[in-house]
Amino acid sequence: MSVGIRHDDLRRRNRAMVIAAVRRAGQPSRTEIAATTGLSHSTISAISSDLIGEGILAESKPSEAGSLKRGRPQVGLSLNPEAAAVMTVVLSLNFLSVAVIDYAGQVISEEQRRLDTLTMSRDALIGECVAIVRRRLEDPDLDVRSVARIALAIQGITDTRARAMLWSPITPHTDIAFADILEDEFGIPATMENDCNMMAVALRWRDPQRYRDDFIAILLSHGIGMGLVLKGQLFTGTHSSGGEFGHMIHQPRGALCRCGRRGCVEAYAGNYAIWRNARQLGEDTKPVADVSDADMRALAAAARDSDGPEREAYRKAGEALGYGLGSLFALIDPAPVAMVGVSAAAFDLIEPALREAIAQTAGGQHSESISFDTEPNELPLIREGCAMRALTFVDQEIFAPGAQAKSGLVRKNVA
Amino acid sequence: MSVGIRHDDLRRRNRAMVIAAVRRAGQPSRTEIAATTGLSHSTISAISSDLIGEGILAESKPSEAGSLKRGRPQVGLSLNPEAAAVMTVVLSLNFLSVAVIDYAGQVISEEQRRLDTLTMSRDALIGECVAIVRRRLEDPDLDVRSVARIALAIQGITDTRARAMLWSPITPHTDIAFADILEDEFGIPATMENDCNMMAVALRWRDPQRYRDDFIAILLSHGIGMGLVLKGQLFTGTHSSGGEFGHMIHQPRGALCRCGRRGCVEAYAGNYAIWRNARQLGEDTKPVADVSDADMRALAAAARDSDGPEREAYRKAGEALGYGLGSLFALIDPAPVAMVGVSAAAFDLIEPALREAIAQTAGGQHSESISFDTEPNELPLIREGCAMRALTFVDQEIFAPGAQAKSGLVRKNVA
DNA sequence: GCTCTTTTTTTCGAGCCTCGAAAAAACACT
DNA sequence: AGTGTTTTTTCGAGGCTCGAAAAAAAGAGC
Repeated sequence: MSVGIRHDDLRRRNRAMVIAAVRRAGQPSRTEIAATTGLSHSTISAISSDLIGEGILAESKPSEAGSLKRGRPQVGLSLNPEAAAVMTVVLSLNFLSVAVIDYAGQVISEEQRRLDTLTMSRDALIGECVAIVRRRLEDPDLDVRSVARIALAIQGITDTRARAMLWSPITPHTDIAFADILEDEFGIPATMENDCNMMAVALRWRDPQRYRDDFIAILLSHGIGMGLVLKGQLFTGTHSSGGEFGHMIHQPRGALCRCGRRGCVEAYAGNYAIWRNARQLGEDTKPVADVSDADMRALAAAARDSDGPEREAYRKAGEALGYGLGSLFALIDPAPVAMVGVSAAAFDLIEPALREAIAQTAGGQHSESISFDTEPNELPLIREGCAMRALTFVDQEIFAPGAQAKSGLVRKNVA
Repeated sequence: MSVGIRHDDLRRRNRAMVIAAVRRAGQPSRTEIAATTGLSHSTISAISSDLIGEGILAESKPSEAGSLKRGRPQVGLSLNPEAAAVMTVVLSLNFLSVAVIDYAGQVISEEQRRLDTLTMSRDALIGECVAIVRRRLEDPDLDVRSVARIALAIQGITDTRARAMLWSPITPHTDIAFADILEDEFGIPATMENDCNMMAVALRWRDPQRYRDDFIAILLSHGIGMGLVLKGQLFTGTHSSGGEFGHMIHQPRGALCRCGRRGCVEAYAGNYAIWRNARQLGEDTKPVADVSDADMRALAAAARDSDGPEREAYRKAGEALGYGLGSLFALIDPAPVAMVGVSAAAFDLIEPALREAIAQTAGGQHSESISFDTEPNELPLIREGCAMRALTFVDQEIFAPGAQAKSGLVRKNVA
């Protein structure tokens, strides 16, 4: 049962609101913040004065030299980069990438590493993650104590509480509580996020115009993933990260999927599926472990070149994605879509069949109004999403804490 | 951008919280309310004193005679039935049903009527609805001015703003703004809801134990509908009522659906589809307009009797529902399901194939843990859901109004 | 029947918070 | 230098919730 609003919640929430407004707008004046939040000037003045005193916000110089307006010039408020830092850890197939990001969102330091995730032991995988985080934390240039939050992202399924990876295609091991492991190791709050959800978060920050309240990010990679934002909120399953678009059933008793089941969308549209169809290997053929990006680009080139099995493979991928989206749209109504990942670069080959399929579905009623955007490179998106997720946490939980947490961390940053 | 919390919002929200607590608990004492809302005893005391003064709540006698506890006995707070009334209008195939319900949720008066919705003109359909509402409002036993809200429910698609029916299988006409029409006619705020969503709302009130945060209500009737509650919230599409489970694609290029497309779940599991398969009419056969409940029961009896085409028809229905649910569960994770409607009485025939299909899907991982409940009679559920929806509106918007609305209606009820 | 104990509810002052109005600040324009 | 404009701060008023204490309303014990 939802809980009443206490008197102290009021300040807490409005503090969070002000911080959020600054993070969104960059350098808003107090007047602007008052306008967007609907709070009075006096309130904003009081809160921002607090926040500046605590070192969370800073006044920035009049910014635009070209402020030819009369009257007292606005003073921009900005996030104090030194107020805190966060760390992002992105774990993908054979690749581990870490970055430290300051409170204003700038990358301070980063490190990347190839590893053989598919064959590593559970402990080795965990060990690599812990080690790379430790190296970044021990970087002499960095004030360790200022790292307030770690966000991990991984391909696969995570739990709703954002504590653990439940299953991932990049490793045979399951149920690894990465968040707890890192928290125990470093004493820094951590969360474990799904990669596609982070893509969606990042898109929302990158282009709030297009990706505002309702949109879909689909990862077209070895597997098919989805991040979904509905009514301005990241959509997750009730127990897991959910949104397993790639494992909706396209064709009952159909092609063999990497997950061991049959007829999933992914079994037609994942890289391995496109590759399998392009090679005319038959739908029962066991999915290959990996197809290199170069191979996929060659496949796309061949498909563009002539109307052979490669083109047909992309057509099948488009059809599966189209019917899948159609079913999804039946549930949530159509929304803008961002196609991310290697195969997004081949979206020209996918789109015709996709649109044709979607037009056969209930969600396709306004199929022409459904717009697609492509972004071939998923990694930067995932990293950005993690960073924003971690920073938002700091904004809300550390700099606008509930009563119980109020004493500790904030004080430290004041000093 | 989400808006800051004003000082006056505080009282408003906490008032709403107290009313909600009373509506949920029935006759809670002030102490109980303090416990569930997390607010202090003083606050609850102040708010409930206000609410009693305004005639919204009433103190009820010590209730349980068997209160053998020491100490000052608790005073139960209950909703004052006379504080307001609401009206529900349920429009289904060939049937119109209206009820007036007091603030405590008891039915005061009702009226039902058969009509030929499929062949009626647009104006006649609207006219019937307006007329039946007028008759109830003019009932001499009823204080008209006390009806504070009308909730309509209809089979089909409504818009998110709950103003209009966009499309419905019960009439060839589309885009009828029932909510606006009734508001203009009677000056009473009205909303237009989807029937299956109201079923879900009702289930939540009926059995909050089982149907709490995440569950699915599926209507197995001539068509297939769904109401979905996720994270305690009714799930709707971004533009429409959404949740068109029946029109997810089960089989690309498959059986002809009532909606004109092919391969929808409904085209295998709707009454007309079961009937069509039982008669071995072929998947291209145009769906019949209606199958009587008696015919469906006869079909089910025949299927139970011998392993003929009837049983196979139910098997196909189960398979379509299973794969559909599997795809849904891939997105939202498994949740308890309530099967409602005539064919829910034949769920024994549907369940085996359904479970088998669901086990083939990603969502079926824990297929044994997915539990089904059946309820053959949808109408009472829909009515109940409408009533609760309307009453909740009164609770929130009228008895705990935002600043702008505060003057009017509340005062009236004070007097 | 009276007092003690227990539990619920109300009362009261303190402490915050937001708000509106007015004042102060900071600049452009003339 | 003075005036006008816009932003920001200040200040007192009014509300709200909270904790502590008081009041109320029983049952328990003698």
